[in-house]
Amino acid sequence: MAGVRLATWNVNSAKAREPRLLGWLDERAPDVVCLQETKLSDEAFDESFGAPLAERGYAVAHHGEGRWNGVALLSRVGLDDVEEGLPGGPGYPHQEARAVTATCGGLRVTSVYVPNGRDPADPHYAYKLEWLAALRDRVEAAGADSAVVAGDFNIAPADPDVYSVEAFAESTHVTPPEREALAALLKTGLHDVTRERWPDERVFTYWDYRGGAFHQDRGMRIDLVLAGEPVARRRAALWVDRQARKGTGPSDHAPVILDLDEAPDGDIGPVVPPPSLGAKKGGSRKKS
DNA sequence: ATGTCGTCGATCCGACGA
Repeated sequence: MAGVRLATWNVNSAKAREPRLLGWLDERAPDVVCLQETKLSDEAFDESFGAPLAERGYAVAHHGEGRWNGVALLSRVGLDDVEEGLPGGPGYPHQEARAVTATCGGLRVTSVYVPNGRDPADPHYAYKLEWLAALRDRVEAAGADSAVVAGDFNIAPADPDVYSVEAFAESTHVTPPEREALAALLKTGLHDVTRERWPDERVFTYWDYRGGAFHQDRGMRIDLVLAGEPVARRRAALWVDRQARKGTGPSDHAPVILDLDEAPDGDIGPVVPPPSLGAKKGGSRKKS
């Protein structure tokens, strides 16, 4: 598979973001996009975006419920074996539209919108932890190697991922159980590619609409791209598209964009190595 | 920055969720 640009973006209503979303796709030209909080039914999403996305070459897997939640995958490198939700996962009380998975360009991609949790004392918080455990089980069962799990995790993995530790005392997003649930997910073999790329930098993906938070960079890093080891090794570039958080009518989240180099052992047919590499050791083709 | 934003119900604002 050739190089792939993968992005994740919580759009906070696809309908409200329609002009910006389409403009952003044209500008950044991602091959695979994980969307969250589309806040549309499948029918409404198709009505608004079916034609413009098809025009741009994207296949679409939307999993929505209407007013709340809603996730989608857009891909122009193939979109197969779609799975909606987390099989056997928890509900609140019904299973919500918070995950959609498909195979795109040899990657098993899941777009996730992890429950917010609201407050550590709220039942929604327990639901959040259960949901994360179900996600972990799902990734483990499917195998992490080709996996990309990207989206709004509603968890800041570590203290540097929030603008102020004090401001989040007693709040969700930073509690040890949430971070442990994320750590358990990573332990299946996933890498936090943003932090690996920017180990010591201040990197946020979400800024509250209130109080000029964006311009003061009072944000959090809660939108994550987690990738299996073989995928993470292909990382060529990774950045937060802060441009998309500026201007009129932005989402409160910025997209995260990951560029992957061509897979070293692609399955796109016979690869004839240049003569200089013809005798490279370990070059035998693995079946897949 | 408890001065925002989006959604919906049944309006021309107030609730709720984030």
